[in-house]
Amino acid sequence: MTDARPAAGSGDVEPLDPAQLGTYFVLLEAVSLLQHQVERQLRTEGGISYVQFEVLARLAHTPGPLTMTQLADGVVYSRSGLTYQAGLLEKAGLITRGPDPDDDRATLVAITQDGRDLFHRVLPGHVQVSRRLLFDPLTADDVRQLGDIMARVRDHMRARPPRSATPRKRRDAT
Amino acid sequence: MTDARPAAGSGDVEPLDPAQLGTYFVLLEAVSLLQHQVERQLRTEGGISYVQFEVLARLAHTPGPLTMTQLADGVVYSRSGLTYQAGLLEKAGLITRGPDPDDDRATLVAITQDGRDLFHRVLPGHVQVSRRLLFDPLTADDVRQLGDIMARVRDHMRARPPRSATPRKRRDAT
DNA sequence: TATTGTTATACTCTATAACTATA
DNA sequence: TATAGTTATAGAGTATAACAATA
Repeated sequence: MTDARPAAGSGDVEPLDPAQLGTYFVLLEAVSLLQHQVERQLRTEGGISYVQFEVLARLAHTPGPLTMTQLADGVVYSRSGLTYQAGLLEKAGLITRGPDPDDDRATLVAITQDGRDLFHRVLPGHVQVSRRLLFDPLTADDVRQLGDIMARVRDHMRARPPRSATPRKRRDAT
Repeated sequence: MTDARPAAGSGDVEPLDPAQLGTYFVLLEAVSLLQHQVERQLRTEGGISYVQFEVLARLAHTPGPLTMTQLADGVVYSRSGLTYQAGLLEKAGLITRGPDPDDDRATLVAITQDGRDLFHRVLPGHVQVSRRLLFDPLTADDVRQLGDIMARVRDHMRARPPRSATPRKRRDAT
């Protein structure tokens, strides 16, 4: 709750039709419920947040190490936010950070054996929660359709440039 | 990153099949991207967070006022978290809190005209963002299916008791 | 005794801007 | 000049537990 300026050029926008509106709200609501439970499970069983789980998952499923920027874009994070999380994970011994031989500016992040162990220790409970909450009420067909639909949405959104780096200069935003 | 106990009774869990796993991750990823953009729009145009928007939306679409607990359950929040948010919204003049004639313990929350105004001022931009990011790549059929699927998931999750109140006593969780 | 709501507290997370170093 | 990453900072959000009042 900060300023509240007049809505930037939103004079006449076609409203969403009822189907769209309903879909929109139920999607966010359901995912919110899911996220809460997932967070709880990860915290309880592994002492990590979902973001940290995501970082570990990404590193565990990648042949080699990743740079901070690659990781930040993947996880949808600001770079400084990832630096913070990477600091925690490194301190916990779950990842390591080292120099990139190809680019002296970059930092390569790799998962440690402890990181892999934790990931695999937490995964079954994670799977259980998602199955119980998300997949139980769905048919195999639903799952396919849902995956297909969200993949298209994801690709559509990813088509726009990521925002891991803050724009250097902002054009005068009058 | 706190304790990290042994995973509670997760010895052998059937893994998710590839379709499920893919659906799961792409769902969370896409929604995460969407949430980020929505947050940004609401913050920029209305100076409110998505949670605050949700509270206003709920109150705007309800005939009468709601109690704090009803609101907390709807928004998937802890009660103390809602108290905090309600404090902000009240200070901003967007809602009011008053006694409940039927139950002297309860607090009734109502939206003010300023609250309605803000809600409707922010809504068009909100609709624009969700259309551009979520609905553009989808057919009308996709939207129906997605809504139908997520409604089933939501109802399934809502069937379990909400956790707005912290359980008083926890049974010895050996 | 259970429930509603608030408060106090402590902590996690996140983004912004400034900065260093390399390309 | 642009990019990779870190740091400092400052604020927002969240949950837990303890508490008071009512059912």
